[in-house]
Amino acid sequence: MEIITAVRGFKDILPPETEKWRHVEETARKVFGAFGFHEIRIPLLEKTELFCRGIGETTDIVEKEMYTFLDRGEESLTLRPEATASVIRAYLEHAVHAAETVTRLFTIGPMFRRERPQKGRYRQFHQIDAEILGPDDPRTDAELILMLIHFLDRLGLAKLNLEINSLGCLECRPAFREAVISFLGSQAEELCGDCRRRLGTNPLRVFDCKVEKCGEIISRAPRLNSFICGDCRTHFEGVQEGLRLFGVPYRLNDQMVRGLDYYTRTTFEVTAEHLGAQNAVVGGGRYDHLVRDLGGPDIPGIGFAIGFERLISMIPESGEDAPQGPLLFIAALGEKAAERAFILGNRLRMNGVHVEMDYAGRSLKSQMKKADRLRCAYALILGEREIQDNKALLRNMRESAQEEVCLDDLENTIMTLAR
RNA sequence: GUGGGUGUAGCUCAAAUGGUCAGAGUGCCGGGUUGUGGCCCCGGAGGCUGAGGGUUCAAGUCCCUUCACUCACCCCA
Repeated sequence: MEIITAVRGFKDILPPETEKWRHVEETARKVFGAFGFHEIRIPLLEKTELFCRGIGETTDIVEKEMYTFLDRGEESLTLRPEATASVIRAYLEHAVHAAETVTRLFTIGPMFRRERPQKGRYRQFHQIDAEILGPDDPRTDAELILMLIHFLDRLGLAKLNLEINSLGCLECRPAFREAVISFLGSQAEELCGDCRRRLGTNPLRVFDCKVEKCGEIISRAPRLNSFICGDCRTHFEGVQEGLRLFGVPYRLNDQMVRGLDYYTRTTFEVTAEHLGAQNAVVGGGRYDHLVRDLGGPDIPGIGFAIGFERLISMIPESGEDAPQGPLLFIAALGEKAAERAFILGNRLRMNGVHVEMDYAGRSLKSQMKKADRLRCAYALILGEREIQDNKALLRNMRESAQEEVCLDDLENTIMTLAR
């Protein structure tokens, strides 16, 4: 009979990989906590409508990448493709905005998008998501980015590029957009097929086309810089000033367009080399009208999403790759000894000591070999002879030295070692 | 959705032009003094060579189909 395999694009994360995951999560909790963020846990499933309104009907995500189904043939539900919409839904549903003016939330969990898998891209992938709702002061933007960069630093990540841009606001962006459309429309024949299509769907996206000829054309296209309004310009300068204050290196990229419709003003991206084609590790930006678009008051917000898998793949292999082994292996010889080992070992475990044992009744040699393979610090040899003398042999595996210990205070002896 | 690449033991990989080709290393289990690990030596288990069909006296090796994985496009974390 054939075994059942995981669904395409859905990955198992096995030990010791899970240790890395935990390390990243713990670092995030620590760093984000210091910046005043609290964790929120939100459902994986939402009403489809939430994402249509939140992310934008014409985005690729909504148009073709969502896992959507009818629940009992009645209500359309969708596995979340991103977290921001859900966070805001919860924020509004629980009227958090009524209780406080600034809300900082983060969440870590799986997202689902039905794309063709490739390096760094999976159908179930994980994001670390942080959102600040309430303030629109540029220092908020800078602070969020600062936290992000600090977090990446703490993980020992190098060779990362931070790029920032401002997309303008509802006042100034439309004019820019129109200018781009008419400019590109005038030479549509020169553009690649994809870009001709983009012209109708998301014209700004032509800016990051990889085809050479498109790049040439776009380099002559109008720039947001000449359309951006005074407020947006001031805001963006404020963000940069904040980053400079902390010496955060960044690169201005006025061709950076993000894929979600809701972004306004500040957008940013962290990319890394050697990640393959999917080189974006973090994407984020300001969304000053998303809360309103989802039916709430006009509260501005900003946030980012870190691609967990992409992040993990860059974490340097830690020097001490050999993780700490168990403190003790109990090698028992004979039925009576096995019984004592069973009791002692589990008592120690309940005291928080990592103990390993083997009930298969193997030879001492094979049990010692096991202790060694597991990298146990100590081995306790418990045989008929020892039990008779009310003793056991405690062997220090690293120093290859052993001593007799009395069975009566064995537990205390081991507990001492544990400290 | 569209292209390219790859599919042989748990893992990493060998098997010239189709003909003892089903192997190695590693891992796992056991043994090498009577109750003591690491190094070394020996042995064992484990593969219907992704699946199905075809060509041939003969197919991991050629052809077709299919599935899976993978990389890239699209798009994004």
